[in-house]
Amino acid sequence: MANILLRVRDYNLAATLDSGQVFRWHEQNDTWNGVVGKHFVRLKQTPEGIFAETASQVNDWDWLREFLQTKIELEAILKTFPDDPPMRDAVAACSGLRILRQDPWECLASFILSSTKQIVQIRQIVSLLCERFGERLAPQPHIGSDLFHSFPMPQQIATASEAELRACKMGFRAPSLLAAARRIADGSFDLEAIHKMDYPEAREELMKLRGVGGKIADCVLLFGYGFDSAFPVDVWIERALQRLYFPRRRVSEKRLRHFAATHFGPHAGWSQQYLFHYIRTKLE
DNA sequence: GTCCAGGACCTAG
DNA sequence: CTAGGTCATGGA
Repeated sequence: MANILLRVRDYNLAATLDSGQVFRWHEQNDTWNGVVGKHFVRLKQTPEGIFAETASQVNDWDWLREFLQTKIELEAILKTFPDDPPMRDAVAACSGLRILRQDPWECLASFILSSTKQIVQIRQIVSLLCERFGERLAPQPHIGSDLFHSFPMPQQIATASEAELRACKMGFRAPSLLAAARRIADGSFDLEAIHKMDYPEAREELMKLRGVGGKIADCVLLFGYGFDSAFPVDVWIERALQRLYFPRRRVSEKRLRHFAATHFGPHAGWSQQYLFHYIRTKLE
């Protein structure tokens, strides 16, 4: 058992963990339960910051600071957002929303499974995947069984059959996940190398994987590698941009992506996350 | 029963 | 370059 108080301000833990970046966090009595690496973690927002507890002994908490990105100064990022009505509304509605820094493989695998799935269903698929292929962690009473397991490594998925993966309800995404896991496990695809590339090259590289197009590549680059300029355009964002910025005329997806790349600045990915969470929770 | 979901990919025009 | 069909599964 170990615990720590991470002193941060302008950090909305609930919005951050529930904004479609991660799929394994569950809220229970204002406490968020999840798994980071091989650590089961409980997080609670307090006036002083974020209080964290783990089941196992912990001496160095850098892995958690890294995941939560507690050293980021949010104000400096918000200042780079365009000053227009939709952006002002989104920031006001989701104050304290952050971008996390996930393990690249977990992020890649999760978003390969995300295509044309609702977030609740992505959670379900990822939960089954972890339960059946992840490493068993120390038992935690009162917690859903999926949180007894770490996210499976590429090697653990690479040895599975397509049928076993389909049994996790991932449908046509199974061959893509299997192919990615095998290429990473056998070394023919290097997730570490992405760190050293610039954004266009990194995006192109990820898109070489089957089942990874521009949108999924952008999610992985933003949530897993910290490429802040990556701007994932899914059906929600596409509709939102169309409606909030071009209400009169219909704009092609191509031009919409060009607009996003030029209008939102160096931290476009953050502004995208504010818009995404805003339209999914506050609008409608 | 119908529509749609944090898409990608392939084909035809 | 754009439009349309296909893939699997389940929530709304």
